[in-house]
Amino acid sequence: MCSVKRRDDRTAAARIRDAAVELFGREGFHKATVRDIAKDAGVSPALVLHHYGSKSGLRDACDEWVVEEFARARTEMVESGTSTDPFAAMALIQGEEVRMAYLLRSLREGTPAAGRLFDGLVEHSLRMMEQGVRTGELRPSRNLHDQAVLLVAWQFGGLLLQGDVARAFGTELNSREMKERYIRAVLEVMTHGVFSDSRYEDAWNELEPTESVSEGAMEHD
Amino acid sequence: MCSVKRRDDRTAAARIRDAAVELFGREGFHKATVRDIAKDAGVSPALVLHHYGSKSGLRDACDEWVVEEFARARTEMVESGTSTDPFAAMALIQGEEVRMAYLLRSLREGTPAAGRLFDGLVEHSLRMMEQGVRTGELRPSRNLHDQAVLLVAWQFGGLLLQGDVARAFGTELNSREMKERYIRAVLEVMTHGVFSDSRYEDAWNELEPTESVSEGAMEHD
DNA sequence: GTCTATATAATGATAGAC
DNA sequence: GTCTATCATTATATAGAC
Repeated sequence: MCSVKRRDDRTAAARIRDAAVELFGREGFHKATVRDIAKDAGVSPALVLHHYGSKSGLRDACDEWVVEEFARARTEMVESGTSTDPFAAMALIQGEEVRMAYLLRSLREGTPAAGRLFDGLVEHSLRMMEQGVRTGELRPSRNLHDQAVLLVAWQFGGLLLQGDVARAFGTELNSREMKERYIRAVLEVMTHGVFSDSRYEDAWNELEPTESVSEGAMEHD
Repeated sequence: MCSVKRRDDRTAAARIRDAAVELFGREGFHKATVRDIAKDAGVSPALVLHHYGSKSGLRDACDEWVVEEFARARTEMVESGTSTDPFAAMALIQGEEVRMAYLLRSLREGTPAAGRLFDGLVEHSLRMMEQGVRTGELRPSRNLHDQAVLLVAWQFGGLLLQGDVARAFGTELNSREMKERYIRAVLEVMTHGVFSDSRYEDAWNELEPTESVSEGAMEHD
């Protein structure tokens, strides 16, 4: 806003992609127009199509870019110090607000790229949880893979609905109080569960008559 | 498809609304066009706008209708046999596939109506959970209200991401196997939690230095 | 109440100069 | 590579007849 034309190392194509990631994330694919993206990138609408062929092509480029960035962050995390906290996996996608917004929007819109991210995070969480079980920090599960899927879905669900959570809490979105109360609630449930007697344990046994999965069924490619 | 013109008790306005609920839910607000809605309702596009003023007005009418229907179902459930299972609250919004699709789409698109539904379900769940605690089926929580918010968000999150869950499970969406495995995973986490030692209990105590909430803070209107 | 036009506006995409 | 037109399509919304 301070100056229309500012020094920028990025090529026009990169500026367009970055502007698109931000606008797609904030407004959604449909509402974000090629004109708006061009304006934010400081180029003409025609150049957007020239570089990416079509609006759809631009989205594909954004998908690829964001997926790559997340994969890079995940690799870095694994190679550096490793935590076995199943929620630490979420830390790697926090912080980068713009990419995060893009990811959440993609998840809402159900794009293939979001699916790949989801799958990747499940795999990553599963590996960390396996290690957590080995070190004794986590309870062994009858099906660790399914549990990883569930936890990732819940974490993303909480992120997708954070506006509703904030409102129900009566706090500002992303305020310190909201985060604290959310973490407290998560911690409590994840430590104790919510059921107090063996009634649901019985229900469980009824559901699982014969087969016993110990290490997590990995039959999906 | 079997016959273009069929006997139908509903007024044209009602047919339009029903068609809109279905199309908004299936395609989203943007992608579902007035023309398509009119076609499905068996009327002209102009009549749609005549009755509801604008496409937005039509959405408002759909919101009101769907919210009303869910409220009615919830009231019926409370007045009949009452379960204290915190997940039984979700049962009342299952089954009605079309309205459910509309609700999930509204949640994805972040409409105010979805927010009202969310809040209503939190209140309802909280009441059931309070009863569950009294009867001893549920563990007492340090903040039952926040826990209710979390559980509703997670349940909705799982619903929102059921496509990803099915894929990660390697099952068909809505297949019997998928539902069973999902329920098993939920039951396990909700019964035992996932953490095995007191490390996170300590983290909890650090987070909560002085205040102690026992019955759930209800400071939100 | 319901229809057949039609107005109006916005959008993705193209052509062709520089 | 980048721009200025411009096209073609599609959308919501309106006017006015029946």
